[in-house]
Amino acid sequence: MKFSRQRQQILDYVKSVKTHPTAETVYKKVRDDNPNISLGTVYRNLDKLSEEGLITRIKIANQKDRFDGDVIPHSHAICEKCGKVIDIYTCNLDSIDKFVENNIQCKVLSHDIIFNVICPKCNKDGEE
Amino acid sequence: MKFSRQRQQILDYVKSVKTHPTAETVYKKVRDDNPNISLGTVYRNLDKLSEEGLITRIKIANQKDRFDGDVIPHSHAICEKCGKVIDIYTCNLDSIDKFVENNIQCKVLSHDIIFNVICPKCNKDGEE
DNA sequence: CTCGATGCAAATAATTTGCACTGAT
DNA sequence: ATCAGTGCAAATTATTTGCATCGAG
Repeated sequence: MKFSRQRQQILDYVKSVKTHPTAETVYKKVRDDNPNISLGTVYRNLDKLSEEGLITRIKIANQKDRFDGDVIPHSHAICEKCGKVIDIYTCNLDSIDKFVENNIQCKVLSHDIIFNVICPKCNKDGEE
Repeated sequence: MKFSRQRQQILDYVKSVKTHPTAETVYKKVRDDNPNISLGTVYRNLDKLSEEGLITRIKIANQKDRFDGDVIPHSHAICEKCGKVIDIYTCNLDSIDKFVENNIQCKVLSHDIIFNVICPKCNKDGEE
């Protein structure tokens, strides 16, 4: 894979943050360094980089896709109040895939799971 | 809630099938009985009926939403080859919500999980 | 040098919305 | 009679694509 200046900037940015940015956010941030970059290029690169396994795409139903520089397998929770995405590393769901395989006689390739939560901060705010 | 002719037709159709139709499919089917119904009305009613808990919305990342007349809590698998949606009734994930609550100190409201599978039929076809 | 990558703008896909009218309660 | 619901068309949102040009290997 060629590493154009744009591709490198996009990869560096996604790898440098823990905020799970959307394509639009990546675009705005990379534009600080490279004002000529186009949104189409950002989309094409985020596609390519996640296909190649250098970053992870987080697909959340009815929301913009987000991207994660962390490629270690893990799940995500999203706060329904503030929208923050929270990493969940310790929840191993492999056994559930096995269960489903036996249950519906299907080969399970993967699963997409998102936990809809209220984060500690928003929970506290709600109590006031 | 008022039950207009359109709302009743949409509800009846979704309740009558096990195919997890999209809004567009519902629109096409209901139009057989009521050629004047509009797509906007179908979207508005599917929204309303799922908010009211009379039907279930199935949110699949990067795909059209689907709707399920079955309101008993259950999960779904989607075949990556033929796109068929398969119901999974016996897989209880409540304990996982509890696990996540303890793990990230969040209140877990719900989760959205989709299993990406190859269904038995497509698996067989692939072997030929 | 070559072909994959880019910038730009237009296109697409799914869904939502404004508005005047209609019909269920 | 009222106001939620409707049909229609235009708007919106997120993303993708065509095309001429550019630049990394």
